[in-house]
Amino acid sequence: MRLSQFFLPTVKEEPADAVVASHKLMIRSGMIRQLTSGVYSYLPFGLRVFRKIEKVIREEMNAIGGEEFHLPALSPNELWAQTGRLDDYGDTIFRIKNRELVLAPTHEEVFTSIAKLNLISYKDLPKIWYQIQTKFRNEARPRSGVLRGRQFTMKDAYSFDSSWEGLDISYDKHAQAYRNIFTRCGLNFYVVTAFSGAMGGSDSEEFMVESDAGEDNIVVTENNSYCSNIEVAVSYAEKVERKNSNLQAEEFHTPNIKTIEELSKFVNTENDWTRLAKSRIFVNGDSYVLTLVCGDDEVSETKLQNIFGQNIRPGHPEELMEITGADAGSIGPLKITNDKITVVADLRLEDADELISGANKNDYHFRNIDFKRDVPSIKYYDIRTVKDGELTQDKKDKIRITKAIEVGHIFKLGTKYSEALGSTFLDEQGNSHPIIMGSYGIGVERIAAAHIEQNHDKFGIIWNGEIAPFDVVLICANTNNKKMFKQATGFYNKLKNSVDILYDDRVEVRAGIKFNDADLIGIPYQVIVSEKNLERGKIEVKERKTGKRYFIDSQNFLNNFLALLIAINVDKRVKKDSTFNPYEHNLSVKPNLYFHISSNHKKFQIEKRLWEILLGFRNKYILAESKFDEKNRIIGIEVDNQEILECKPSTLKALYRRTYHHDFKIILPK
RNA sequence: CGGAGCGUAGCGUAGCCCGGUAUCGCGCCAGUUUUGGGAACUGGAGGUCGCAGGUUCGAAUCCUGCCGUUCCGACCA
Repeated sequence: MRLSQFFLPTVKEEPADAVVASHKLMIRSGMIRQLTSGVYSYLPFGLRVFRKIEKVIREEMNAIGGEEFHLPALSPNELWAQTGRLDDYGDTIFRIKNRELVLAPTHEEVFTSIAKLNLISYKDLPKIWYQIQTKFRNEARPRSGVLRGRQFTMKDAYSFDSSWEGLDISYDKHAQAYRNIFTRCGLNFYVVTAFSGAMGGSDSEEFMVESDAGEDNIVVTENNSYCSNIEVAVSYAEKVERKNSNLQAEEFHTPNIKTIEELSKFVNTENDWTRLAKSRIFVNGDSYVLTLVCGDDEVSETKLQNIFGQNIRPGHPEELMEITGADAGSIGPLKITNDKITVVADLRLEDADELISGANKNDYHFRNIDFKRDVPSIKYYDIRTVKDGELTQDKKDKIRITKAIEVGHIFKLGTKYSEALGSTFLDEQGNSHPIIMGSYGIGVERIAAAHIEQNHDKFGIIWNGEIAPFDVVLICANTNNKKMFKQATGFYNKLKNSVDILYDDRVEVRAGIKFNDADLIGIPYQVIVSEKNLERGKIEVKERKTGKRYFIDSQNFLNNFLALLIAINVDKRVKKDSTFNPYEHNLSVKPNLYFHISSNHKKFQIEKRLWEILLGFRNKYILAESKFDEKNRIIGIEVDNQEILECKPSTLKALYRRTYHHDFKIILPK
């Protein structure tokens, strides 16, 4: 692509409305422009990135047997009423004013309605159906550019199975496909267990990219032994010790004491708040739930939803007096007169005694509360939110809480939608059952935004993985120099057959602007043709990520350059149908991933672990070779001549398959 | 939906408190000189100051309403 004919409106100054780095850089690099709040126009440069992401998604979805659809964004209100989601979604769903239609925020209903008519026998199952399509959600507060928009592109997939075991298989396929997708997109991500109650499902995992721009909080450990959304995370938390002193509970005056901190000072327990049982009132339809957690803990509303259902909500301050007889700060588990209140406490407080809590009378508390003795009807659940630095449940690792961007989410839905819409199949005995479903989503623009959040510097974006809009930008420093212009144009005409290349042939644009634009738009490799280089018979190649410059002889530049690309980046950037054959060249630079694989093993299955480890090395210069035992079976892989990663043959085979999928070329031993 | 801010040329802004027909930078157009890290000089184009109403001899500026937009919170497969 010639830049002189490519619409790339870069901007030098920071846009005033943008706060997060990805939003600023998407505007500055000419990827997007805002049309109205939460709605963005995609310009050619941005569209290239989104299309590349979609390509990766399509390949991985097709690889697990997915079939691509394209469903309407408009759908009838009635369909949504059948599953109850017209009301559940509330204001988040866009409604058409002059027809009984909505703009779909997701497509469980529409896909299921197709399944209902066509997937009618166990022989029709299983199926994986997906689409990449525009979704509409009337977000109350769009923010951070495309990270939370009212219109966005989503890959949504749905699995249809005849058994729960089948659902597990479909789900696991997606779990692996998603790992492949985000890895190929150049993201560092966590796979966390997630809340699934709202979708009516059981298992659920989210794919999270760590970033300060994220809206979720996740809990991870150093070695990824435990990864969870904070909404459902658990940790090791010491129980409050039972003292068995059998002191009588007694009311005492606590004038103007509203918070745990004030209470701790008042009763001289400033260093230990654990026996100050903190009460909160939640409204659950017609009834109420009084929760108790240690004073230094917070109750998790998501955990309450898991226990009591999705509609539970915190009581409004003005409701509390009517429900309990006291305002916030004086509520407690004793002397409850309202029989609609259920009392629950966190597991840390199980059978605890000598507790202090509110008296359900303003400015009064009780001390020496013994849950076992005084609140016999109390129920215990895990309802606390974990805290940074706590130990995991097995006490082996320390947890860290960090912000993250949700780029993907996979669900085991079960039969909620198939039952609601009557989508059933006949089994081998002729009995009818609802189809068992899964639902799997990926945010396309979010991948790009998350990638930029993780890969940028003060000069601009640094694309890596397979989503770079171009592989190479060729810069002709000065088009007024006819000889130079001619040479650069010649390189362009030949290179465009082998790599995705953007040719900065703009006339009357100074070199400095071209260099700065190239850094801003973040294309991985810059090829610079200039007078300075021409005099020395060299062409300059700059690696955007490292700033490292290579100087290549101009006589045999094309082949040498492609060889360099292969050497510094594995050959995935060189197109498969390129006329250039990398193996005819002696590479003078050590490759960063180069390994031998035995071809003896025919059967293999994917094992993710080694792949993840190897990908951790992908930006380093490493040499990896497989190790064999005495029977010439692969037992491991050696990296940089020192680190041996043990693995099974099947793992290496999987690696082979994955690299094949990546357009890497495995070099087989001769 | 609660709280706060902003709306002036394509972009970024000054002016507003204290009323007198709009500042500066970038960009854009023409010309000359430059040409490896966002050039210099000269000349030029471009603005119903978000919209509507009000106060006033006079409103970007003061008042009222509305709209848009951003941030914090609430909310959120």
